[in-house]
Amino acid sequence: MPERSTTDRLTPRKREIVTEARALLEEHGAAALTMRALADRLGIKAPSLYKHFPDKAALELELVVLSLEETAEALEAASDSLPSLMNAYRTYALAHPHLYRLNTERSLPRGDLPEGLEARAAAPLVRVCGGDMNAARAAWAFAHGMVILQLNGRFPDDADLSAAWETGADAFEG
Amino acid sequence: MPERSTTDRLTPRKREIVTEARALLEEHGAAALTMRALADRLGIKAPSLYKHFPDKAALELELVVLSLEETAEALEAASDSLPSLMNAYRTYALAHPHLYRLNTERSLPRGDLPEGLEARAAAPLVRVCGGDMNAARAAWAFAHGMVILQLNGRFPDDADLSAAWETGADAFEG
DNA sequence: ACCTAAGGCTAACGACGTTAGCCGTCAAGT
DNA sequence: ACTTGACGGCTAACGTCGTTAGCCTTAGGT
Repeated sequence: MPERSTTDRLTPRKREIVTEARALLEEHGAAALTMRALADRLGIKAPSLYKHFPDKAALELELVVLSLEETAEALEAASDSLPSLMNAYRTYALAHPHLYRLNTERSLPRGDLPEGLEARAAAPLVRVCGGDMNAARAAWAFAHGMVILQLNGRFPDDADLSAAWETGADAFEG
Repeated sequence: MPERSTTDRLTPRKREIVTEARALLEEHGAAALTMRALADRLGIKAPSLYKHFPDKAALELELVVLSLEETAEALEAASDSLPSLMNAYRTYALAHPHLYRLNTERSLPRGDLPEGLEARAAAPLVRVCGGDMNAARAAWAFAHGMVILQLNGRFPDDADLSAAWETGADAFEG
């Protein structure tokens, strides 16, 4: 059951704005996500956006919520094994690189997140680790590291990243 | 032997500028690293900086070079074991969070880096992994993930991160 | 004596996030 | 039926950012 809080807590107009913001971000990257560009896409002027969101950060927060929800869904849909979870994480992140980056680069505004969302996104991995938080955090760090280093072009072009993922997944299964 | 290319390839004035840029970055964060603020610190005006660097990116590139060199030194100084390397990596990164972030958030401008620097920074880990590049990349991803997730406040405040580091280091030693 | 290169300067531009203040529309309350 | 107020647009403008154009001074080399 999706339970997409974005659908509940936002007025229809706000949701439209977030939707366009997401499209702009995913299509053209973070630098293109500008109040003016977003307004243009909506056929309005930039200052009008402030009738709906107090500032750009509040808008981005909704994108983070969205990204967290979708990550949670992707992990919940994966089967209950570490490799399967890793694969789901990797797949989602690489399918939405800009959204993923936006989500992970800033620090988490926990106070402004829907109740329980962070825990929900973490749950599948924690469960697979049998409740061992150290193992879960280490595995998460590995997965995030693999994704973000690839997105940031840190690995050589000819690196076999699937093999590296497998090596990591194996290591954490021992 | 350090072999700090920054000392060679930059004129004295450029080195002064990079030094102040680094101080500004490390003391007040990326948002404070402004051409005007940097110029102020040097007692000149912002446009004068362009006599020395074509743009801000070129200046930041020197900071990336510096950070890579120091990382290489830190890793070379560590003893030849995976936990020791991880510890050195973690320690350096957390001691220079803003520099580390600047280094890792953008994509590596390989063409503009001093010859062999990237390989030099990678060498200690590759050696400890017995030349297994998949293991080296997986271990690096884990270490970077741990560092950056902490820097970005993604772990709960009460998380025992040293324990998670140990779990990860153990996993990769198997 | 001259030329050049190095390294400053001021003025200004365009893009950004954001604020102030105005105005039309329309549903609800009296 | 008239008013009110919320909603959601608008223009004009501000301050900050990176950056460019163009001018000036100074030190060295020929």
